[in-house]
Formats: sequence, structure tokens, C-alpha cells
Amino acid sequence: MLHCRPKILRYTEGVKKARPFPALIDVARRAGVGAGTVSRVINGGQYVSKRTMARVQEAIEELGYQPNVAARSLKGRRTKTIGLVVPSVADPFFSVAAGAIEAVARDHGSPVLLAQSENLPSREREQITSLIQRRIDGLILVPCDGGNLSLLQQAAFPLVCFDRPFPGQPFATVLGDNYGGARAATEHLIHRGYKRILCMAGDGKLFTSQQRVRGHRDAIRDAGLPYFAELEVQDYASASDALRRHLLGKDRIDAVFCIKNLITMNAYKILRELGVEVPSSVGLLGYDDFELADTLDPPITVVRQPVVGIATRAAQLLFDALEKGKHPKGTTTLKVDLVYRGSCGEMLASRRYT
Amino acid sequence: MLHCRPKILRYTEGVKKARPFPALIDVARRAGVGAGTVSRVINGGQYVSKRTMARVQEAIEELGYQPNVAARSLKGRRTKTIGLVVPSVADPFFSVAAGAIEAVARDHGSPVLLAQSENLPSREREQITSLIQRRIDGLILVPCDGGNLSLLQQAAFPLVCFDRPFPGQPFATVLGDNYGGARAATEHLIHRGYKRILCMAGDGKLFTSQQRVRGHRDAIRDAGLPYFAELEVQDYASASDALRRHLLGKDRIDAVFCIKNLITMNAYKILRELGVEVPSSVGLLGYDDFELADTLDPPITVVRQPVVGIATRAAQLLFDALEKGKHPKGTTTLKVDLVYRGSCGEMLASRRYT
DNA sequence: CGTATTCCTGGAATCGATACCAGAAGTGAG
DNA sequence: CTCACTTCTGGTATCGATTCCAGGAATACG
Repeated sequence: MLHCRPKILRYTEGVKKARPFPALIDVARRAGVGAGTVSRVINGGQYVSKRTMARVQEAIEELGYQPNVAARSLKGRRTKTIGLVVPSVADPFFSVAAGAIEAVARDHGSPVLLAQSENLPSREREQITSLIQRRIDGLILVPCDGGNLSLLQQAAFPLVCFDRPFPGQPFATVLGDNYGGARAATEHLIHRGYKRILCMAGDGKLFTSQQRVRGHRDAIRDAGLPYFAELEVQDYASASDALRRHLLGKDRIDAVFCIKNLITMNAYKILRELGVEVPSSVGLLGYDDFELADTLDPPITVVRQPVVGIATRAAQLLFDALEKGKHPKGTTTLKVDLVYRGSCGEMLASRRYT
Repeated sequence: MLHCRPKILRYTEGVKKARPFPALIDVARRAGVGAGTVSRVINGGQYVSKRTMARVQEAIEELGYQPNVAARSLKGRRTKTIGLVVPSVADPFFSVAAGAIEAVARDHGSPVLLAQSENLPSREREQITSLIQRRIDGLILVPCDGGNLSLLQQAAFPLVCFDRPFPGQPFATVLGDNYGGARAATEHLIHRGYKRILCMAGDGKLFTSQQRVRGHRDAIRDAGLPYFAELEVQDYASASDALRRHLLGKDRIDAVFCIKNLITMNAYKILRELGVEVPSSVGLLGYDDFELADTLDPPITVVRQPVVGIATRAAQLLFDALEKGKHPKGTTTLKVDLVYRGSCGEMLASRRYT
């Protein structure tokens, strides 16, 4: 049943255009075999005789052949590449996370396409679009906006979020226990006798901030302490001024709870600058551990998130989806540690907050 | 001269396999036009009537069409993607650099394929191979080994190195002035009256370490001070012990010059732990600025590299090569600043080292 | 009105790897 | 030696977008 097969000259032997890389067909010609055979050798070598295999491998070697992933993924619908969208890789939290994710991805043979959203919805959209056009197999996302839902649903690749959930949507998500961590932190401050605690929340629109503020608030309420709205600072711009004001004016605060890395460091600077005694006149507690937190004077008590754990888990969930087909749903919340140092009273051993 | 063109049914209209994304041909059919026309609309729309254009754009909208970059780059030999290989993104220096590079790349419409080498030659090779197979348009590399030269030469895409040069090969390179920075640093220490300076060099095999050690050594020699080999510590493992020994034994040192971020922080910790008075009994000077360096007690004098400047320059060189075809060669060395704080004598204004 | 020019358009070959199919070659049993 | 197999091989359609080419439509110009 041979139907008319017109002989089409596909790979013009005569005119060799200067190609940057040799293609599979070049290997085939050099080894004197067909294209299919070379492909078989590359992919495991089932149904190829030892002799042929050796000849092909020699040709691959000689030409320095490198398979073209673009062509491969065009046919096979797998790019073996995952996407990662974070607000900013310069942020220590996300840079450590990105490093961990790259490590997992590499172990699975997939490089990472890195994109930064800067917490801007429009930027996030651009970046996701760009990744979709590159047909990534899966995406790890720190979402900053719910507006890209339709984009992602249409794309239909596995998606795992970390650090923040996708607003209003049950994608697989890996979080630190923001509420619990903040609550434990504030309870610790209260237990230490601090009563008027300034909560420096950074960007109040962010999920993590909101959760931590909530934990803080609940701890205050449950301890029966009065709640003061003016003791929650929800933006970066006015944070330093607010802290100074509350340290110097009347109704002075006696503790500061900082909800993020850089805020803690900034608060520490200001406390030093004003010559405030820590922890005796004002207590300081930060969210996120940082290099030197244990060396400052006094060492800073912090809530420590398992950054690598969170990122690694997210990556593993993604590859489970890709390789074992088990689509992850639901939220994984990882425990955080309260690391007692000296900035809100005497030092104790670290304790895992459950 | 129409030669026999057999009618081949390429895009089987009948059986529609469930494709994750609509293809260009789907848009074409929906709009009732040919494939070429859709392609023209997507790419600028030269030679397309307004009516057709509108119809096609409508179809694109309705289907949520996203061009497939793999197919595009297969034909066009441009992936619009660049590669970035750094030792580790978790390292603050490289994470800031990666952020800056991503920002430049994004402005040029190219996402970044991120790979970590962990300073391992074999790992570096794997990562570069992987990037080559993805046919990146260009590569930004922090080389850790010269063994991959042939690989990169064959690949023949533009390559820019930063932080370190490619061993023995004149690829385009952007560096901080390691020699000059270290020399100025040590001169400053000497000028302040310190005479017996411990140089903590981290991994002595790294280019940056070697250059900085050289600058340090030359400064010592030119000042007429005696040179002691035992005052150069060339590995991480023994660094802490060495420092402790030299602080406590006989022939005590009177200053420490740390060649990298984390080493400086570590040295500071040890100095505090031993209760050593800084700067009165021992001076401390670090390479690379870091958060809190200005807040420690005393604030740490450091050599500050223009990290963002270095990374941005590297990225710009790459895109100049890609877009304007001007192949960059040669080394760009950026100036570094000596930031006078208090850890080796009284504070002065910062000075740019020329 | 005919011809030259420009503007638009559809269709096929192409990029490089894979998957499938048909058939050749080799093996073993009867 | 034949038949039924398994093993091995070459050839080509296919993925999706671009880039040609040929030719139709529309306009301009003599």
C-alpha cells in the first residue's frame, strides 16, 4: 500500500549554509545512517545495533553535536524549562529561594527562566506572558496580583506559588506560618512585659504583611491589651519617621515588632542612633533572620522562616506534578522558629513555634 | 516554471488534537486568511490591509493566541533569551548582579536563563551545555574554569564575563578594580599606623582573591613593611582559627583585611567575641559593602564595589553585541570606593579610589 | 484602454528533532 | 528451505512560525 510519495529534497546536500551548530542530520550523514537512527541513539539507544551506535556516537563527538531543544520541544511539547517569577532577586529572601529552586530544577535537568515582577501587576503580566510564549513546563510564582488568573488557567501548566497565595484561587501554595509566627513573636514580647508595641508592617497591601499584622493584633487582643491603630505602620515611606516619633513623643512605645528583614535592620539603626537602650527601655523583634542578627548589640530576637525549605518544597511539588502527574492542590504551611537572642530580654534557647 | 507541487495536507482540518495553545494556523483559519498573513500581522504588519489586520487581531484576541517562541527560534535562529551563569544566587553580590541583569534583559525583551555553577568546573560545564542546547543568544558568565573554552568558542554566541575574567582568554569582561581597591585599602591601614595586617583571602584559587592579595602585598612592600606569608590565609576552613590564633598568640596582629563580604562579617563576630577593641587595638577593613556595615560598633570601613554598575555594564555590552553587532572585546575595569567608617581609625568622608 | 507599478495575499519549503511505518536483515523452529 | 518471529534501519510527516515566491487586486500613468 505504498501511496505516491513524492521525492522532496529536504536537506539540500549541495549548498551548506553556515550553520552555527551541526544538526542531527549532519551527524546522520557523517555516520552514514538515517536521521531516525541518530535520534534513537541520542534517546537511550533502544533498537540500535552496537556497531551503528558506536559509529553515530563517534560522529556526534567529532562534530560536537548539541541537540536543539527548541526543535525537540516543538515536536515533543516539553521544553524541560521552568519559570520562576519573584518580586526581586536582590531581596535576600528571594535570592536564597531562587538558589534553592535552581538547585532542585537542575537535578531534574530543567534550567530556570528567571523573571522579576517588582510587585507590579503589569510587570507580572508581561513576565508571565513572556514565559508562556516560551512554553515553560511549569511555573513557580510569588504572585502579586490576581488579575492574571485567566492567563494562567489558559496556559494550563502546573503552577506552584510560594510566600504568598494566589489571591482568591486555590493553586498549590507553600507558605511560612505568617500568622502563627507573628502571633508567637508578639506573645513573646508581651510575656516579657512589653505593653505598647509598635508594629512596622512595610507594605500593608502584601499578603505576608497582612497575615503577620493579624497575628500580632490577635496576640494583643487575647492578652487583653488595648489596641491602638496608630501603632501599626503600613508603609515603608513613613516608617522611619513614625518610629522616631513613637520613641520620643509622649505615650512612648516600649517595643518594636518589625515584619521584614530590612525593616528590622532599619529599626535597629534608628534605635542606636537615638541611643535607646535595647532591650531594657525598648524591645526589638524582627521577622526573618539575617546575617549578623546574632552579632549585633544586643543580638536580635527574630522569627526565622525556613526559606530554603519553603522554596525547595515548592520546586518539589512542581516536579512531582511534571514527572508523576500528581497535580498539587492546597496549601502547605511550614513552621517557623522563634530565635531567642537578646533584644527583648534575656537570652533563651531557640524554640520551634508549633 | 511551476514544478510539480504535490498537494500535501499539512494541517489536517478534520481531526483536531487537543493542543494546549492555539497555533498560528488556527488564528489564520478563524480569520479566514493564510498563515503568512497572520505572521505579517504579528510582526509589524507591513503589507497588510487595515481590514485584514483588524480581522486577524480579533481572531488573536478571541483565541488568546500566544506565539510559540520555540517554533519561531527554530526558523529564525534567535531565541531572544540570554543565559546567566553565576556561582550562587544566594550570595548577596551575585543576587544583586542577577537582579540588575534581569532588569536590562527585560528591557530588551529577553528573559534570563539562570544557572548556578557553585564554582565547580564540572557543574559549570553542565550548565553551559544545557544553555547551548537551548540556543541562548548570548551568555553572561562568572567563569570558574578555563576548561570550557572550546565549548564556548564553538557555540559562537556573544559572551561577556564579569567579576572574573575567563582564564587566559580575551573575552569581553567587566571587573571591579580588585588590585587597586585592595591596595588602597591596605595603604589606608598602613597610613593609619597599622603594621601587622592579617589578610583573610577566602578561596585563594579565585581570581578576585588573587588580585586583592596582590594589591595588599604590593602595598605592604611599597611601604617598606616586612612581608609574612603566614599572614595570608587562603582558605575558608581555617580562617576563623587563624584569626583567633593571630589575635591571641605572640606576634599579635594589629589589623585584619577581609577580602569578601561574609569573611568580614565573620571576622567582626570573632573580634567581638574575644572582646578586642576596634579600632584601637585592632583595625578592621572589609572588601564589599554590606547592609549594617554602617551600623555596627564601630561602623566598618570597606571597599565598595559598584555591583549594579558592573552587572549592568556586562548586560549592556551583551545587548550591544546582539543588537548592534559590535562584538565587545577587552576588559572594562570599574572604579571602587573606599568608604571610611570607623573600624580603622577616625571617620572621614568617603573617597573614590582612582 | 493597456501597461507598469505598487499593494496584498495564499501557499509551500524550511528550521531540527521525533515518531511512526514499512520493510530489510537476522534468528530460530519446524 | 520456509515461515514466523524479532531486531534494526531509512524515510518522511509532523510540531509552529517565518520567508520566500508567484500571482491577484488595485491603482497610476501614458
